[in-house]
Amino acid sequence: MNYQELANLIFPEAKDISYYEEKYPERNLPEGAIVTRIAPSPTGFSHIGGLYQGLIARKLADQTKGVFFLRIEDTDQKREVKNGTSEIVESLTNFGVAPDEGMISETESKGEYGPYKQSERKEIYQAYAKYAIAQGKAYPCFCTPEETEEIRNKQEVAKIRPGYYGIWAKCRNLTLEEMAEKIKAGEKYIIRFKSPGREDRKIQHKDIIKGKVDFPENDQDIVIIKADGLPTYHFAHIVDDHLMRTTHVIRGDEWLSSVPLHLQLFHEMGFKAPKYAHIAPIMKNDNGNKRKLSKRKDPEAAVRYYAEMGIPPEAVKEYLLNIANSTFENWRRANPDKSSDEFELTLTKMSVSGALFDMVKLLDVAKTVISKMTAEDIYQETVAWAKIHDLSLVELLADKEYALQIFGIERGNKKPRKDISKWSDVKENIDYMYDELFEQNQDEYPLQVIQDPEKISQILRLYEEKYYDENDDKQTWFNKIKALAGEMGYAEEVKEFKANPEKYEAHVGDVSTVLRVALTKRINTPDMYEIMQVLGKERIMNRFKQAMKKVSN
RNA sequence: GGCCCCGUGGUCAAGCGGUUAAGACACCGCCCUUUCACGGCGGAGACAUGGGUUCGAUUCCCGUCGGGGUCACCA
Repeated sequence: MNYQELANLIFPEAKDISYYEEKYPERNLPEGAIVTRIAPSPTGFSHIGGLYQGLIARKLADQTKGVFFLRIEDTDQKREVKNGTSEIVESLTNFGVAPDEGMISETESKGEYGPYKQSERKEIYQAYAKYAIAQGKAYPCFCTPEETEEIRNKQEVAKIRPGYYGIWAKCRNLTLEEMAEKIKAGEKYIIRFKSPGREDRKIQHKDIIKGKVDFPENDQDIVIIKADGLPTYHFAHIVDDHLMRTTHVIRGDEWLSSVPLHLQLFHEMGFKAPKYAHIAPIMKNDNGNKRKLSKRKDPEAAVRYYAEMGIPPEAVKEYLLNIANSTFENWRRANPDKSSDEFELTLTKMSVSGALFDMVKLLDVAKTVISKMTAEDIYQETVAWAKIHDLSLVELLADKEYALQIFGIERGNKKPRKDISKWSDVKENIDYMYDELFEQNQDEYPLQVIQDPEKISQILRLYEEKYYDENDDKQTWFNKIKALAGEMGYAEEVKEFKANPEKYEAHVGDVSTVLRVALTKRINTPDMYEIMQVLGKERIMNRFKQAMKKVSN
């Protein structure tokens, strides 16, 4: 019995690896092109961290005319979820970071380096495992989970490093004959990689983001093929990224400590190792402690959440870019009208430690993004959001022309309003522009400086009878409010009022407030002239009448 | 616990031997002929800590403390 015979006994059907080596040749790409990927598990939950990674990978591929692909890592059948792949594909697509190749739906893929779902690559992994066995670099291990558990316990009691290595790697020293015998006797087994590493030796890894990192060599005989015949992450990683000709592996830094193992695997299998970039996770402050954004505890960890809140994907993208490279902010200021796609991301400038997620900042970015949109865009996006999340808002916006007028208030000029940060804000932002909602509003009028019902009624009456003319331009309109203030005995100029506070009861601003409150039941609104233009004479008169009635009793 | 990484204002962060230690968000004040928002101007606020090295350390080295990651037939 020799290694080759043992390999044949274990994987009689497996092809020779030369078959795959030829089938998946080196890619023909320009010099410096980055081939990278995102390789999530289809758990049915798209995590913002995954999107973050995808965004970075997408950009690097774009910047170098390379390739970005999506591979589904579904080797853990226990964790699989029905439409897990679709969820991932959709979230990537929605944020404009769709892959060039790989899975494009639950079952379909495109590209020449597939299958892109690990569960469909079983025979490939087995071919490579067979190769490793034939080379004497891997072996069947007959230890049961209970036995390895027991080994670990012993090690723990003895306070030594846990794991399957050195003298603890029992099956490593079985003779070929013993192995063959056990297999023929039907004993269950898994395949382990025979580590040539020594714990007392160091390796140096140069990570693109983390920089130089020293580790002890890996000396663990890790499992490469599990009892179900599927590979572990580690083995799948090296086989896939070798065959898919990945040049750069961008992944979460929870993998950093596996680098010695992965490098060893690449080397022992005779593959060229890719470059690694380990990115820090997005964190959250939890009672003074930092922790990764959690699927269970943090709604904002879900990519879905942003769509539900109506935060534009572009805003999320910009915020993420901000975390990735803080220079993005400067770039954005210098290039306010360019697409974020034009921003050059620099991997080496990424932070080595995790940033705390800042919703306030995200919303600020969103405000700016939305402020640059046209009224038409805002209308479309709001309706699209409302169709899924708020049907009453869809109805409200049915009169498109009117809605566009509302969204057009103080928009399109050099300093557009920044009052909407998400589509879920819109309704409460504009409700007073609609009679149905305005009349439903049971709140008291929030009276300010001028509270006397007599005075208020007087102001409103004077205004509608003597001053208001819907054809006035803004300057005339305002001059009239001043004149009204004067007629009431108030200061026509705020400065004048401030200079002689004892001389006046109120000023023109207070008169404006009376009008504003009567019109909207609010003390803060966008430009009142524009609001009145949109509201139109009839609504304005109605609201004044209502106010006079309400205020005086 | 072993191993690895990290530690600049509340947050994200420039700076990497000599700087008045940038900028953004948030906060405060003032201004912008009415409010809010926008914008402008200004303000408060930081190099975890103790030792070295050095003429000089936020920048380099060591310790301490603090934070994070990892030690599966999960990824």
